[in-house]
Amino acid sequence: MPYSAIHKAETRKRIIETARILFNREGFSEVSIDRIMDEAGLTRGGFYNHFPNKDALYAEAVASFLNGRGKAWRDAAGVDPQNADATSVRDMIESYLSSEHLGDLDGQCPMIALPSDTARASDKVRGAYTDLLRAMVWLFEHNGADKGAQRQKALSLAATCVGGMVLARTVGDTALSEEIRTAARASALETLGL
Amino acid sequence: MPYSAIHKAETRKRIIETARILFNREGFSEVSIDRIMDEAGLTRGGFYNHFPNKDALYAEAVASFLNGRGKAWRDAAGVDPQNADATSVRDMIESYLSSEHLGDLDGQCPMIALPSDTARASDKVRGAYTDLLRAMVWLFEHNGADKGAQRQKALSLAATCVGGMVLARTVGDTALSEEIRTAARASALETLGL
DNA sequence: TGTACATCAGTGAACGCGCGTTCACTGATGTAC
DNA sequence: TGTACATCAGTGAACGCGCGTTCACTGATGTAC
Repeated sequence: MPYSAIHKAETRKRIIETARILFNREGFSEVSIDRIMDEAGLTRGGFYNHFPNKDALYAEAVASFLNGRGKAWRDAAGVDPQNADATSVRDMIESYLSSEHLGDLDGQCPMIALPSDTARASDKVRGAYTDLLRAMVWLFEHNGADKGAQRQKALSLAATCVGGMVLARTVGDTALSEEIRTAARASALETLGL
Repeated sequence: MPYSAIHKAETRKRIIETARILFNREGFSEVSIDRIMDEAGLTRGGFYNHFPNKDALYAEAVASFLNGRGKAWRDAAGVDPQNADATSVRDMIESYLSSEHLGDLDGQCPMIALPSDTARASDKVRGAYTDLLRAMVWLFEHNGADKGAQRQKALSLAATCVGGMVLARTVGDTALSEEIRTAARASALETLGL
C-alpha cells in the first residue's frame, strides 16, 4: 500500500474543489480537464485515476457546495430543525440574496451559476442540483416564522430567491442588477413574515 | 445588383431563427456554426457574409424571441399600454408558467433557456437578455390589477416567474418540476391580485 | 425580346487549435524482512 | 535500524475529432444594352 488512502482522498477532494470554483466561474463546457488538473497542481492523465469521466466530476462539484458556502444551510437547519427558530432562516436568506454573494463568483451557489449548464447535463448532475433545491425548500418549509408554511409558499420562495440572483447575475446593467436583488430579498422576507 | 436585397435579408433571418431554436435546445457553446448553417440549408463559409462572428449571432438570436412566442408580450402591452386591462397580463403569466411553455424547448423564452450561457457571454448578448427582462418588468409595472404597482413588486415577480421556470426546467424530478411551476404560477397571480 | 456582363451570396477546402480520453511509463511511498 | 521491493498515484506523449475562422472560388441573379 504505497501512499496512504488519505493521500488519494485528499487529492480527489482538491480536484473537486478546484473544479467547483472553475465551473462556477466559467461554466461546464468552458473549463477543460487540463485546466482543472493544472490548477490543482496535477497533470491531465491523472484525472482518470479519480473519475470515470468529466461528467462524473460535474455532479461531485455541484454537490460539494454544501461543504463550502452551503454549510450555512446546515446551520440554519439547526440541531433539531423542527424547533429551530426563524432567525437563522432570515440570516440565510439575507446571506443568499446579499451583494456579497452576488459578487462571489467562485463560492456562489451552483443553482445560480449553472442552471442552463445543469439542464443539459447528465441525470447525475441534475440529481445533485435537485438535492440542493430540495435542501433549500426544506428549510423554507420547516423554519419560517409561521411554522408549517404551505409547501407552495416554500417552493415559490425558492423560485424568487434563485430567480432573483440568476437575473441579477445575468443582466448587464449594474443598477438594474442591484434593484432586482434587493426587490427579491424584500419580497422573500415579507413572504416569510420575517 | 444580383440577388435582391430581400433575398439576403431572408437568408439572414433564417439563420437567426435556426440559431435561436438550436441555442434554446442545446446552449451557446454546444451548437456549432456548422450545425446552424447546415440546418438553415447553407454551408459554413457563408456565415461570415451575414455576421462578423458567432457572438454577434447570439445577441440576435436572444433578441429574436420577441418575434416568436414573445409576441404575446406585445399583445399584453396593448395598443395603449397605460390603459390596457389586467386580463392580458394574467393570460401572459399563465402562458409563461404553463406546462406547454415548460415543454417547448425550441420556442421557450431565452431567459429560461440560457441564463448561465448569457452571464458568460459578451455585453451585446447580455444587453439583449436585459431588454427581454425590462420588457417583462414593464408589463408587470403597468398592467397589474392594481395599476402603478410598486416597482419592487414587478421586479420580484419577474424573479419568481423566470426563477420558477428555470428551476422546473433544471430539476431532474418530473413531479417536483410540476410542483415548482404551479407554485410559482399561483404565487405570481396572487401577488398581482389577479 | 434576347444576350453579355458585373455583382456578390454562397461554397468548400484548409488553417491552427484545444478538447476528452488512452496508455505505457515512472518514481514516491509504506511494508516486509 | 536499514534495505529491497511491490504498489499505484501521478506523468506526459499521443489519438481522433470538431471547433471558429479564412479565403480563393463559383455560379445564380438583376441590369444594361
